[in-house]
Amino acid sequence: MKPEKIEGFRNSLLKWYHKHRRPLPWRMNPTPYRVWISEIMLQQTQVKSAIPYFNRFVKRLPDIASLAQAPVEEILALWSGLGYYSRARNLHKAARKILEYWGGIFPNEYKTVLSLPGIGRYTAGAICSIAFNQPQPVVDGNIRRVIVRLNGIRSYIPEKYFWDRMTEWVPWEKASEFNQAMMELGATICLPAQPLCPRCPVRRYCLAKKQNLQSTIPLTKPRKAIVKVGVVILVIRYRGKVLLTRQDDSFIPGKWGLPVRIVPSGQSPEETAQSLNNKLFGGRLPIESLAVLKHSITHNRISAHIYTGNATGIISELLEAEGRTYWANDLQLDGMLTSSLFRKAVQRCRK
DNA sequence: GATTCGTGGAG
DNA sequence: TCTCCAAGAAT
Repeated sequence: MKPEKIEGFRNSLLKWYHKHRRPLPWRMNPTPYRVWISEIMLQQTQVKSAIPYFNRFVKRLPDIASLAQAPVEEILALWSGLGYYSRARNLHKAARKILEYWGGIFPNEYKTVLSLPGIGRYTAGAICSIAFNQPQPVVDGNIRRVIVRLNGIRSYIPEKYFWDRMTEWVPWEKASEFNQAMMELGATICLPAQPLCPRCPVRRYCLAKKQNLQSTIPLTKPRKAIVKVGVVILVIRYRGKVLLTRQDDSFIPGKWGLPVRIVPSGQSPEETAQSLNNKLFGGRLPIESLAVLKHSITHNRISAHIYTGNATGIISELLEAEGRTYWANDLQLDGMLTSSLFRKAVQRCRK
């Protein structure tokens, strides 16, 4: 966009925003604390999903002090169902840090905000602009889509481009409203599919609209093909502990994992389970099919067939002599198992 | 820069 | 049922 057009663009956008913005709960009484909580909840999470969580959260934990002093279990319980649970743990860590270093007053310096756990470039900019009205740029999924359409960009461009545009465009006086307006436009008008161009307040600035390329911009990434994979996972217990093995070249992340084997094409999960049983226990450990879990890791779509069994003393000695296995207790499991698929499998067996 | 982390909405 | 993707951060 040419520099002389930026002012008109801002005015059209802000005027539209004042009239059409959604009355979201964090927009009334936008204290730094409420803006912070909302921005963390909204990371990779749709507004509609976050609303009931936000209301419940701020009702139970209305300020930094109550958040800092609450047990992390309670925070996780309030978060349960939202996903990305490290967000909840980082929220707790950050609250304690704010209480310790700044007496429970939310810091208003960008670099300080950025240093808090769970807060990256986007969220720091969002808090500083929305809560403190500082002219900090923000770039999220909505804004990327709006920018590539406005500028009619039909190729992949570096992330820096978006941040440079927002840095140019964000007004000194009305950063809070401008940033929210850009996101609101992407969320309600400049939709990924079938954007509502006739209702767009800035359509006259839009190159994609001018060239009728709204449906081909943004360029969709050439995603890796989805691969369907069947795996067999063993949950073997002995005296309350669970058998882990070293993960050498599994596509499942982590150094340690549950015994696992991919089901080769043409073989049934049952046969794979038996052959894994043969390898590990000489086929002498009775195992039982428990469940099938669905899970995705990047482009792999996994059907995990869970088998359970109880080891005997002799088998456990045999395995320990081999040195590539470990009996983990419940407390160790979470730390040792990187993959949530494995944690799900163990969790499922507790039921 | 590429991966991983969850869950649900919407077409 | 299947796919894409959502107010990203951490590594």
